[in-house]
Amino acid sequence: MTPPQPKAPQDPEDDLVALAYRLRLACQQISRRVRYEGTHYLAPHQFSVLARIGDGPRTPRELAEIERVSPPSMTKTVACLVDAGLATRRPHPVDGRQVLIERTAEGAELHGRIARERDTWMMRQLLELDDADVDALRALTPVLEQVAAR
Amino acid sequence: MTPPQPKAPQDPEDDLVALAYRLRLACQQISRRVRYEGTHYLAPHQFSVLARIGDGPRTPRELAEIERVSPPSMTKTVACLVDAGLATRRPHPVDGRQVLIERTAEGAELHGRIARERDTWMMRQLLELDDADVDALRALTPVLEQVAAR
DNA sequence: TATTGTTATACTCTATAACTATA
DNA sequence: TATAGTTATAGAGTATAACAATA
Repeated sequence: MTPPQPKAPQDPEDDLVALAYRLRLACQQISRRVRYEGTHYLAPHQFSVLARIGDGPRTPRELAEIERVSPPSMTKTVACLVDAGLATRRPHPVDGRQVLIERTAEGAELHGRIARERDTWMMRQLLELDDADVDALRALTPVLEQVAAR
Repeated sequence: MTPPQPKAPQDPEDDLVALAYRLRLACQQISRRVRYEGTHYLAPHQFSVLARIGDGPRTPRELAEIERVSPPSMTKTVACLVDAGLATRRPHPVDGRQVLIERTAEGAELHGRIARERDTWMMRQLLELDDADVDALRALTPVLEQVAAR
């Protein structure tokens, strides 16, 4: 791995650059590893939409913006989920142009199963740590969530 | 988001399940956000290979296994990098069947530029935090790295 | 006239199977 | 005979452009 070009040996900013680098890589590696758990059930982008419509119904356009893909791509992804019985289309109550995508009970069940597999992996890792480290992680997770919310 | 099915209200394991869930999601969201930085230069899988051969030359087969793609896919990805002048092919010194993929100076430069953009984003987030939180993160990053190494 | 969603079409990344060269 | 790498071909996922329906 290429270290992030230190600017001056004792510059306190370097410490922060190094921390940013290591923290970024650790998050990316954990995320990547987690993704392998439960991936065989569903393609990542389909899982992502399935998770999103768990909050409530969304229009294809909203989903395309959230997932940062084009509307035609989202049309296809939604069609896959609908064909698989994991989501349904419903007409918008006031705007005839729009469609609402909802999660079916089957979709919720599958989402839960995949999420549980990922949580299980993560929990196995936590169980390997010292209690003090787990406590520290517990205290720090809100900070990570704050960073993640940007 | 679906919370991870609590088993019993006061079970201390629930706490750990909840922590696993929140930590997993935070890492995934940070990783996802970081990925948007510098992505326009290179496709994610190409960047990933470019980073990997920064450690030293690798054969296509090794790269395919590390990236968990098929050998033909890696052949194409490597061909793209070579065509772009970011990597080169070199015959294996002792095994005439194998090829070594090396990063060029241009490849190293581009990798450094993308990595720097991602680090910059992460550092901007750190600068928004309280000093105490940064110190806590500094103490905890090795723990996250330990988890990431599984 | 603007917006939502879809269809048409093409490009990229992926995989499996088959082929070539070397061990 | 087994292995490394590539080529051939096909299947997803993505994008832009064009179209239909509705506001």
